[in-house]
Amino acid sequence: MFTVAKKDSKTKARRGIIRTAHGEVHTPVFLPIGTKGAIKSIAAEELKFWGAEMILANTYHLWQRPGDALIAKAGGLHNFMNWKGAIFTDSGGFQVFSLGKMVKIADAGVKFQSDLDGSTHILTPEASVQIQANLGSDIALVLDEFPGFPATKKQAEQSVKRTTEWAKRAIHEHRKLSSRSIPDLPAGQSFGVGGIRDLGKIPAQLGETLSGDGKGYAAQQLWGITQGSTFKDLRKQSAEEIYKLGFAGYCIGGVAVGEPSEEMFKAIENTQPFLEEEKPKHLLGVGTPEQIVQAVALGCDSFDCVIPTREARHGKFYINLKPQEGSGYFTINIDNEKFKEDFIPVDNACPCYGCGNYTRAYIRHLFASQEPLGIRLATMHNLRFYLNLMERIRTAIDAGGFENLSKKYAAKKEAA
RNA sequence: GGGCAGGUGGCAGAGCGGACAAUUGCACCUGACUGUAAAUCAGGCGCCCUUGCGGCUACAUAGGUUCGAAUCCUAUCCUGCCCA
Repeated sequence: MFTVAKKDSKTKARRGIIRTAHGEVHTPVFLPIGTKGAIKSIAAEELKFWGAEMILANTYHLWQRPGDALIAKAGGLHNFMNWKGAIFTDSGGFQVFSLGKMVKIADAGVKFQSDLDGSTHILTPEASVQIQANLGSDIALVLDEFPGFPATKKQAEQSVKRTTEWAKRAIHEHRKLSSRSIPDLPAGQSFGVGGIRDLGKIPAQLGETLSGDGKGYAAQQLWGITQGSTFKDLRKQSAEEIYKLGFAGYCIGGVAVGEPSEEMFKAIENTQPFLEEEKPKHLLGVGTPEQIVQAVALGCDSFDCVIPTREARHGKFYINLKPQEGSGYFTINIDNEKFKEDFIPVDNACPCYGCGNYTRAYIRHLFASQEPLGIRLATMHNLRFYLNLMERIRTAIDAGGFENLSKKYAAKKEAA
């Protein structure tokens, strides 16, 4: 399911390939976020065209609407949203954290008050796995729980304990589902080549089951999540506990929740060494370009973050510095007055649609006028910036120049 | 010509003797967003400065009453509606 293709000699950075039923995912990789089954303002085909190989969608949101049963009827989330690449689904664990007081946590699971209609729902580790099976994602995550920052040791201990218990229950449920009969295979379609058959070659590994996606069935991987907040011993403990359960991949969670960046990197360093070397490691919810580069250096293989898409909607554009300007990148807020009569592209070296066709002045006007096109152009631009960043990272690792690249992104530049 | 209502910061529109440099919305300026309750949120928005329970100038214009006026009185100008 995952192979390491090349290791950097000076850092823990590496190239790898995650094999899924929906194609190979070349790491280090960035997953654009499509929480509700859509990358806001972007069509799936566009994203694929730009080279994205895997996206992230959210169990909680899709469960609430339109419901996983409906998505299963549609032939799985890939089919429903016409995304040909791989899908990584978050378990709903983050909503336990972000929805705050609308949520009650108990050992059994999490009680949510729906943000849609106020009704009460209970999400358990088992339900999360079931929903993700219905969604048919390629990679499913276990339900986890974590405190914000700062957290007391007691809270962090509780979170580690609960996350491990929930991980065991998720695995148990995932195994049960893997042995069920597969219903509703669309007429005229067969098991995908490389799906079921591949399963035979892969040791009956924990965390792999069958999943429907309407175009053939293949293994859905279940990945574990580690917690531990800012406590070194708890990070290690959580990593070891989750590692022992034997997942197809691992997520480092509970980071970028308000802690200083250095704390996050410490958490990675206190976690990564205790996870299986030959398994993919995902850093949940991270981050800025420089954080991603640094995390790659610490052995992280995949990332997801709302930054490029959300900030795009808020008018922030990411721009690489030109070689003659130094290295790294900077950002601009397109709504700034100084761009009012700036009749040049956001970045004339950028291959994105907006940079090829429109000026800063025009895009600023679109934002000022609340024309949806502005948001769309910004989202396209930032996603391409992030995808390009990952491409550069991969190329650099291949060429043995990763350390050099990582220095370039040591910090965000304050230019304009 | 007569009657009535009204003129407040870029706009709309509160306030109707002191706690008003003046509620609020819009516009405008700036910032923040990290497994998306987020096309959201926060701050600023008369001028000056050593940024302070600071100074100055302001609620159509000019006077007046008052310890004190955007708020009361008088006149003037202007706007809207109604009657001739």
